[in-house]
Amino acid sequence: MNFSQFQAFVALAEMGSFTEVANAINLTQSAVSHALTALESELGVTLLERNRKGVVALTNVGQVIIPHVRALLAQVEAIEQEAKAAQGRTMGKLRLGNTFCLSPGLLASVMTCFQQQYPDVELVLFEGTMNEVEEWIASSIIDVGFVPLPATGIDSTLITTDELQVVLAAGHHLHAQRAITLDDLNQENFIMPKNECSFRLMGMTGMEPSRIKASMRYQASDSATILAMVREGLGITLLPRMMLPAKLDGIVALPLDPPQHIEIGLGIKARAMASPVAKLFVQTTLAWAHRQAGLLVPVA
Amino acid sequence: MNFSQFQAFVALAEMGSFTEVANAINLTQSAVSHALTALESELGVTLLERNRKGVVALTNVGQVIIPHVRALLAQVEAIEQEAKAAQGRTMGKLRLGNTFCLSPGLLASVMTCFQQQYPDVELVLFEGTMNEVEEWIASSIIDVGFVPLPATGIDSTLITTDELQVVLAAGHHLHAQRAITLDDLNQENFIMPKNECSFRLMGMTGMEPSRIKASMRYQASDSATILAMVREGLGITLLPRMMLPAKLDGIVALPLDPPQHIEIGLGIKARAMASPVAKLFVQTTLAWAHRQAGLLVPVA
DNA sequence: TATAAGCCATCAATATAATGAATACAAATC
DNA sequence: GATTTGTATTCATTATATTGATGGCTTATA
Repeated sequence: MNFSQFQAFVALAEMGSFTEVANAINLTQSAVSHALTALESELGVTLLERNRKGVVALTNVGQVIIPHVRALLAQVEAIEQEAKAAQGRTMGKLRLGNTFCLSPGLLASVMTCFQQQYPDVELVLFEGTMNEVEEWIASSIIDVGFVPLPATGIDSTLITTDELQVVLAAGHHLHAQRAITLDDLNQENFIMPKNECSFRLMGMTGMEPSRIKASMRYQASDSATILAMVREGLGITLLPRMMLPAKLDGIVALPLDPPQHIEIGLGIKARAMASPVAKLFVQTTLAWAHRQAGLLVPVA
Repeated sequence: MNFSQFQAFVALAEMGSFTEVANAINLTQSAVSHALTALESELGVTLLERNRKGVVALTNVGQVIIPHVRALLAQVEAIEQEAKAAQGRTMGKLRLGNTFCLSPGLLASVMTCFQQQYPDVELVLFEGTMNEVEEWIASSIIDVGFVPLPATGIDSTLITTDELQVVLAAGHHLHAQRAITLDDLNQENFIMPKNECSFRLMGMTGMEPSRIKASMRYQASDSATILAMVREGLGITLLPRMMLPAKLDGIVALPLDPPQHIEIGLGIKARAMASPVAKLFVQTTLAWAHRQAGLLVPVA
């Protein structure tokens, strides 16, 4: 039982190929094979189902064990980072999760800001749905990630708030209203993102689950596509204000009545046990948010 | 960087002697010395201040790093336990924390019950103040521990509730009252346990901090001593009902007005990442509490 | 079905790291 | 200043991890 064995195990679970993993962690294929065999025989269990072609799947035990292994490796990283930090050097790896539904500009801006301050940190970006990002944090697949609040089972820090907007074509019959009520929405067809954010966003309006399903007319993965469809009058959509372009061309964005606010936070598994770099990222993002407040990000 | 190096580091921090640690983990003194030197040189920092006589103290870096190391080793234990569990074998080590102020009978009873069910689990008991137990859980020094709720920064499970009682001599002028008010208490002198529990318990009555300090007449470390002093009329005390003997000889226990309930929980660092044995302990304790409910433990 | 390519497990050999035994060295104690 | 106690260091040994070569199995392709 040693670190490279654990590292190999996690990498195998992710990549599914011994040869590939071998290249990735600078070992020979033989070494990787040995490593996993040794780990399995020491633990007395099979961790990965495999055939002559590669890794097929995690066994049940493997599934149970892998979060612990990831947590272990995260602590190793934290230890190395603390040691570097004590020498005045801020470096290490940071796995950062983002959700499509959150402002792409927010992420880019924060990342730039962070990288300028800490150029020696290796930022690895993961993208997934809100639920995925939260799960990834809980299972140590990533170190920090943007999540809508409240987040359950992980620590989180409020970064900024946003407001849910109803977006519709400039010529839409509701376009002149000051705000959109639930009754208004119940008459409309929706064009929404392809992931579960849709249900969450639409749920915030107070619409019935059955109505939500029924009124979801189109789903697209890209927000620009969605807005284009809205512009064509194919339906309306719901988006956080930050997701909208600066110039609303052919579309209008209206608040809900009552208005719905979204809290965007930075999630981390356990603040106390986090790596120095992860803590710095939270701090930096928070500072960034404060600088931006009132500028880009209208706080409720 | 390997497990025995980390193990040696933690053991050295706890025991302070290379030779002693060597015996404890079945290595030679030389090996332990090598291990720490190697770890330090790989991390590029000094972890332990030491002289020719032994370990003097943790360095600053050492203090920062050691919680991460403990968390890491806890994950190793969890991995081993999961592997055993997958083979149907429940075994491993469980470090359990208890507080003096909580019923000694509770602990003993739960431990017996647990050991009967899982004889292959090595239970290691740690005793400390409430705050210590909570800190120990947070820094992975122990796996689970009894804590008063609400506990901050750790996961916890409600086990049982208790009621704070005012204990006074049978001949005390308040002995015939049905309940004791804050006004009553403000006239009295107190005999309390020697640890911080005292302040917490007395704080629950609503007394002013200054009044608490002023009225604390004697402090003793043993509850039997405290009760003996109360019996002698040297003062009154506050204790959870469970701490009192079954037969109240020469003393009376009265509720507060308003009554103050104490919630006793089992704390664990992070349920999701806990070892199988730790999870079982929580379950077992909870089941035990349910069986006892209404019998020994009057629930509010 | 033959052939080639890709991939993993195995074996033996080698490199590397962990450990042990002996010893030197420092500090405290008498 | 001798003795005890305990750590660091040196060197030899042992254990472990890693490699390189090989063979077997699978899949793809003709």
